[in-house]
Amino acid sequence: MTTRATELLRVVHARPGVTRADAARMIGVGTGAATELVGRLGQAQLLAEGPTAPSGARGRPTTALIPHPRGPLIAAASITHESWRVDVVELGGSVLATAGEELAGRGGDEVVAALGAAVQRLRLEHGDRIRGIGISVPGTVSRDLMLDASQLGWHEVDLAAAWPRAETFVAGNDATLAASAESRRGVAVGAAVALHLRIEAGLGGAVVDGGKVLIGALGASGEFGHMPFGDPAVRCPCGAYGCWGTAVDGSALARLLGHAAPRDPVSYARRIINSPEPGPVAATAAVATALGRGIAGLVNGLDADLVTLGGLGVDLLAAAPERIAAAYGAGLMDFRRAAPPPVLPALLGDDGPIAGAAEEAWTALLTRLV
Amino acid sequence: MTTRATELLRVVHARPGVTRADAARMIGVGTGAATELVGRLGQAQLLAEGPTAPSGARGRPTTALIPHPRGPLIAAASITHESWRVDVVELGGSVLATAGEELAGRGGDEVVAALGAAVQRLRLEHGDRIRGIGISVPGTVSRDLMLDASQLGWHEVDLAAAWPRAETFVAGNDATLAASAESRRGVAVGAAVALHLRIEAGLGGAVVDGGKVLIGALGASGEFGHMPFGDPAVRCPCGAYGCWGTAVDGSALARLLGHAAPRDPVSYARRIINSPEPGPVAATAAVATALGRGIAGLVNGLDADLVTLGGLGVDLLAAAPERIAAAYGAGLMDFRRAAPPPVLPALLGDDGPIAGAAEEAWTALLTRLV
DNA sequence: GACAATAAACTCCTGTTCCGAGCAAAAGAA
DNA sequence: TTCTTTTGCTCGGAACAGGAGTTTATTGTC
Repeated sequence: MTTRATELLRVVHARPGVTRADAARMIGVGTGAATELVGRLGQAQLLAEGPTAPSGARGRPTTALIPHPRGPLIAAASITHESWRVDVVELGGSVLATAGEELAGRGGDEVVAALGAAVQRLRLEHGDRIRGIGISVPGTVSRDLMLDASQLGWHEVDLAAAWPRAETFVAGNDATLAASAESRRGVAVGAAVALHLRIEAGLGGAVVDGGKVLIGALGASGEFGHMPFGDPAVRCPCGAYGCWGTAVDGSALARLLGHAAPRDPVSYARRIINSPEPGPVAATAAVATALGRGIAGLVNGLDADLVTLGGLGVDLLAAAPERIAAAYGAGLMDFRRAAPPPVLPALLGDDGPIAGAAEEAWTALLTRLV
Repeated sequence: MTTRATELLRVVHARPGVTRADAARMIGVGTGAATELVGRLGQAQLLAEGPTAPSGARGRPTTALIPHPRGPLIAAASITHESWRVDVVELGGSVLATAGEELAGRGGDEVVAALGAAVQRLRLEHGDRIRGIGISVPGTVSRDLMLDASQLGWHEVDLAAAWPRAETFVAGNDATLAASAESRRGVAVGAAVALHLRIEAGLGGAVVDGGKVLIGALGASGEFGHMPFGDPAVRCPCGAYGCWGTAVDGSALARLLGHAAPRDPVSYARRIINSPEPGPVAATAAVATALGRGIAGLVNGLDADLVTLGGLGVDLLAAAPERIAAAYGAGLMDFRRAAPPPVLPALLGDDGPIAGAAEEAWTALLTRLV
């Protein structure tokens, strides 16, 4: 049941500071309804009105719609392979406070407990204004909020322990959430179907269709690194052969260069990609070609109109743009070659996952605020 | 703005003949609201009430909710490579009338005109009850309803000419619409993410996420046949190399058997697949392996919980189930192997596309009926 | 056959939301 | 100042949704 009030909150969340008159036009109500709506949402401590910069145009000046100073907040958390962090985020996406620390080798349950303690402290500071939480994790999350992060060696970690009685609780894969953020506050705003790919230790990603991220049946959508675009002779740690991920990540570079498997594949890969030596340049070119070819296949199959690259994808795009473009163009279906969907570096960088956690938590909360 | 009335209509459409009491429980209203809703929708000639079979349980008997005998209808049309057809479909999916004929080599505009004339005749017969149209086509449809069907040699055919001033007009690819139908009235009912694949002359398909078909940015989603799961040495008519479609359709069988490219690849392929000779059996096995491997890749990437096969996929599944299963299992990521998403033949068969056209047209119309 | 038990439909009333018409207010332009 | 333009405010009516209590139609039991 989408009510006008929810629509207005969504508009203000998408563009905080929007003028009241513009917002009314966007949701298609008259000035009478706008007065009633803004009044009601102000009473409910959800919206406030602020001054606008003089527009210079004729007519009665309008006000800017901003989050209420005592309005609801959400906690956005991110766990990476080396640290965790929690932000307190208001309507519109601004961060009011933050906390975090290094993982320091601790186990999953310990880290979730530490994160939960930080959320409790922030809730005390903000007087129960924090109404929900979104968590980004480097792994897959089942519908009952159990986390599996093979990269960290964590299995069956109960994320719900971070805030057991939260009114709104969402959690998701970091690549999935980065895609969400990129589609709402990054370069993919307005794309009909955005494909986001993130190369770190492995290749993950997500599809955002009409602003909605596809999470899949088990919350494990976007594992494009395990589509068989690669060499069928190479065995992937996942058990299958020919996975695309094995052709574009650090392990692929090491294999091409005859190096042993690197301890930290991400910084190893970044070093190789940015190296001017002929060996690394050739290996980087091979990886860029595999990346471009796979992107073309995904664009063909999913009909995306925009592709964003995160993580090492940004480095590859900077180091070998023509290799990626050539393989991408060659792999597209005929009718797409005239206007290939752009392949762009993600705008939000390392903040993508936590920003996406905030977006998804806000989206979930907004449907409940009436 | 989803109102209770629309929700109720959707419930009745999904399960015509549902009892009034059950429907009220499904949409979460009390008996008072149900009385008011059913009364209002009856007045508007959208719903009628019919008798129910005695349940044998205690209590006042309830009535069955059925489409109103003078209620709105939609026209569902399908154009295939050999014929066209129009059905008149009421709420709930029952077909009231039908018309159609062979293409007989006519061009796209002629066929659309003939189809439009049939729709006009049906509208006269049904006294303007027909409120919208859905059309399934063997090609891609742009947002402004221009059809491109390279298989038929049709380009820039204006589908809107079939009914220029239709209140509701939807059109889509046959594989996409078959997926929609399969997810609403076929084996994929209830699947969170259903992947539908249809092999005919080429391989197409669609993803249905939470009951919604992904149509893509240009209406060309689901061209999974052009993902590079195949042999990189084989050139696809689309211009790219290694397309999966070239590894699983009739042309693949012909190549494996050393035959010339067949005139009618669909019936050729069906003959080979069902042949008991050793050569065809081996070729079929190779194609089944390529199919299973690709399905696994798509399931990995999209996290589907159900896969349905249509067209020649049904024949392949019948002829070489163990080959498909073996390649499918081998290609899945470790954590999926314990409970692989089932791969099933589509239930609706050749009626899938037209049934999907009806579903999509009804979905579009229902949001307008209030 | 009378009566209890049960499930569902009906009536009536109230509160919320939404919208439009007309009016008032705050700015720039003449 | 006065006019024009844009926006906000007030008020009344309509549609919708929901709840409490009542009535109705059926099955089960004595």
